Amino acid sequence: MEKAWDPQQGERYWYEFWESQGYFSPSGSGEPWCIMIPPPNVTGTLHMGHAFQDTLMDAFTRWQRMQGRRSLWQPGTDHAGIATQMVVERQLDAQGLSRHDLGREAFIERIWRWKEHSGSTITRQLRRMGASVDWEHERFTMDEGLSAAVRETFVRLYDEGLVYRGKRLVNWDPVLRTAVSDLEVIAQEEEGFLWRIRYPLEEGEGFMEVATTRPETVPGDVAVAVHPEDGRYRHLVGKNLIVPIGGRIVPIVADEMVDPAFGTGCVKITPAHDFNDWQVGARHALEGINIFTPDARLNDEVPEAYRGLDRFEARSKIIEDLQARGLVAHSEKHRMMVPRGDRSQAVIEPYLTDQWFVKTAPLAEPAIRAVEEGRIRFVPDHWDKTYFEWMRNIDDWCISRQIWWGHRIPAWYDPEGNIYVGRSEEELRRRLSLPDSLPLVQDEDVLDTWYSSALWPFSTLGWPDSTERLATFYPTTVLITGFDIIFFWVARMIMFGLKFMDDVPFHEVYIHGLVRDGDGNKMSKSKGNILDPIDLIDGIELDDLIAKRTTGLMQPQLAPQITRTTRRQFPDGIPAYGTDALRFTFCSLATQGRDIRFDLGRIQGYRNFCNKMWNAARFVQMQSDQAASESSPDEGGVEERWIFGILRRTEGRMRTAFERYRLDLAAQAIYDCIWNEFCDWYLEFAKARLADPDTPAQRRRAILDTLARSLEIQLRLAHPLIPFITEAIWQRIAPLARKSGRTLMLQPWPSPSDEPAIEKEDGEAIAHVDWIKDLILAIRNIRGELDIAPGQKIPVILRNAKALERERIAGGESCVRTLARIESIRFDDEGTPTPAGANTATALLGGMEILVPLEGLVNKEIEIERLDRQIEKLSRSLERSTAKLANASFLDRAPAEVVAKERSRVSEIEASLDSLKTKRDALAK
RNA sequence: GGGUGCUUAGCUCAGAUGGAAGAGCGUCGCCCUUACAAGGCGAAAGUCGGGGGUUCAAAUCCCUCAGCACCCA
Repeated sequence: MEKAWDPQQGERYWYEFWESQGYFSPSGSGEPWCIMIPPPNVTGTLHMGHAFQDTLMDAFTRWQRMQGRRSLWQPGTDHAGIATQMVVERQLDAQGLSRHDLGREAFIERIWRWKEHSGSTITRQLRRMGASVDWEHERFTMDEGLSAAVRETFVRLYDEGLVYRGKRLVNWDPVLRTAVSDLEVIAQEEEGFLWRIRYPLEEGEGFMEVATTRPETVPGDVAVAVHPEDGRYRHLVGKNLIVPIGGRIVPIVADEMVDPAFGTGCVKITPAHDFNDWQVGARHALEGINIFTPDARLNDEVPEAYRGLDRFEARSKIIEDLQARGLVAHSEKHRMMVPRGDRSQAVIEPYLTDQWFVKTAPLAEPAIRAVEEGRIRFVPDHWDKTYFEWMRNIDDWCISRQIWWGHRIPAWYDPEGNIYVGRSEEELRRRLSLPDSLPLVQDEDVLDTWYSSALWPFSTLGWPDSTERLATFYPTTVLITGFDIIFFWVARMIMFGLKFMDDVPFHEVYIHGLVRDGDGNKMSKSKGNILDPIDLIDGIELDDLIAKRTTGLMQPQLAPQITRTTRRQFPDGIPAYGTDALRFTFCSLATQGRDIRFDLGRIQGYRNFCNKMWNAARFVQMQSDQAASESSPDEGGVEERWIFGILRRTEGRMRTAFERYRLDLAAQAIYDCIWNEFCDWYLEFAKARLADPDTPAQRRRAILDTLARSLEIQLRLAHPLIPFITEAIWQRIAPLARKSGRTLMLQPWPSPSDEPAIEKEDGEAIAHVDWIKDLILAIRNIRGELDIAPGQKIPVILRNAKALERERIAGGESCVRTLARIESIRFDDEGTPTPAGANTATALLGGMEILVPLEGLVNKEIEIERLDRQIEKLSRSLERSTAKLANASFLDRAPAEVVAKERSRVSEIEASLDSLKTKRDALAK
């Protein structure tokens, strides 16, 4: 084997091997297991969140596949309507063109070309991550099959009255000039102003002061509202006011919605431009007046002086004019929530337009029940509260978008404006026997991307056709996703799955945290703190990283700040860590929390772990090279039984962890096993045995055999998390462990029931080796504390050793001698007894004393201090335990074994203290 | 305003069903001992956010306060 594992080469090689052999396709006759990839944007790139999520999905998929389940990880991408269209429009813009210059068909053609060009980026990156997805069945939301599913569901929902078209207030993005859904609007606190504007009373003298943050909508006012209980204004309700811009006469109405404590307690009502006002308008039979154009300029409904002004220009001009007329009573700074489009960042306007909606209430009801009844389970389970909270307050879903890239709404209009919804124009004409002479025009709008994503769990499997894949893999097993899209995606899949498949789309939803940078900040291009997972795998120079983070910024003035931060966080750039190290890091970070901080210390540690594993394998292979490994190995000794017991325990810990979606615990278990048990102890025991000329040939063979077999089991245990390096090692080690097969990824994941080596955990062997380890640790502790040079071998005297302990030492002397660097072991009762007051360092192991003569080694002051520390520690424990035993109700109520344990603890501590104090006093003389 | 989380060693985090606090990284000391210096050996380090309660026993269950984060309006 090479001196070090080369991830760059090895990972490519093994991935191509797996893929070309078709190992990623579902196979076998086991119970089906299926997971859907949350489809990323087809023209996007893989970010840390994807890489994290894909690692988790891959680990679970590989684990299930190795356990013999017929496993499908379904890959694909979505068309990301608005995002993708924006990118291509920006490209056009650079050439001084708009999409309207090209026309709809040519523009869409152009987006398809862009998709072909950039669409492979994300799938290439997925391959680098080692994703074992079924590439042969990769899907795209705009594929013909998936588009057919979109049309089919739309028609069915329409026929049932669950899809409707209506003129309603929607969230309007005036930059993109399209409606967006509630979820695509991000409300954030911003600095603004609160003005008090005087509205003159129609009759008589006087004004009402109306507080508003949006004076530009004054021309659209149709009323002023006060709280019905508000004594200040009660006498005015029913009278009229003159709107100070435009001069419309409007009534004063009383409505509960008004908060009397806010502003002046008088609220202007503009139903066409505010969601609350819309409801007030409805309650008081007030018609809304739209005063905006689609790009949020003032339209012809307002006085001529303001027409064509942008909404913010209009705001300034209106305030200016009102001030000039003495109608602005007051203005103050005011922090308020401003809604912005998550794509365009434009301030969103409530805007009155014709849109298509999904009526959600009837769909939500069964979706809520599915979770209540446990047919779908959230992990961690508290996420169901978030889900319920949203589902029980759900609004109708606006699904039409005024863009061109997406699934065109399958609705047609005749010249009279009648609506026909169908799978195609031909189907409609045929079904409804419409004459050819009747001209039909298809709706211009397309559907929200999430509409097609909501069908993903069954549309990718072939629906509406009844395919074998659909029958096999629906409902899918688990969905793995971030909490940020519970509403966007998870809830909608559940609703549509139940509606069209009459069954849940998945049984479990594992919600993972969000990856943040080392300082806990969300990673985003605009913050300049993004990391490309591929750069962690392949490494990147500092200058390249800075360039990557500072090019194409929306706010170029942030570049110097980003450069500084990047230099601070990555002074030397990023070394190449390899995919396995990155994957193992992600798994370790997959705790139950919501935030996951990514820092390089972690990945470096796990890169080292991979290296450790590689070198352990090298050692195993080098040993085996020396002695041609014959078959029929012997039983092996206690260390052999011990390491298999450790493997058994690790298998159990990992299995439980996988079952509970706790990859952090799975990672910890295998790390602990490989490094802290196998490498630190078993390999060292093996070395000592093999170096001992007294070790019989049979035992040697057993050791060599155990090295290979136990390593091979660990490779299988670890493979779901770190597939590349385990495969590379397995290919070399498997023959030594008498295993054959073309790939590790299709080997069975170890299970006690069909793996004789780990069938049971040998408790006796574990107790035995634990004792030997403690003995070695105790001696090492003395060596370390007393600064005895590692090269210096020391004599050890054991006093009060029991028969079992003597036996254990006799059996493992070569191990103890080598690992503790001992020159000789002598029992106190052999030859000259060592006096109690001798100049020795002492450690206790149960009732046995371990003595190291100090002559010529160190001064005894250090040993005295060391003993004092131990005495103090033990005394504290003794106090606590005796206090406990002095408590009558403890003796009375605590379980007998707890009391017994406490008693034996006390007697042990007392004995230890006694012996340590004697030693200490003797030394101090 | 409504909801959901979080607070454990210097840092990042584990601690199913309550019985004497763990890991990784970092820190300190000693070592190139032929698998590995991306390493080995040893060590130090926490009144588990504050207060109260339940219990023989609380990091763990309940209440309360404080701080932080996120979601919805």
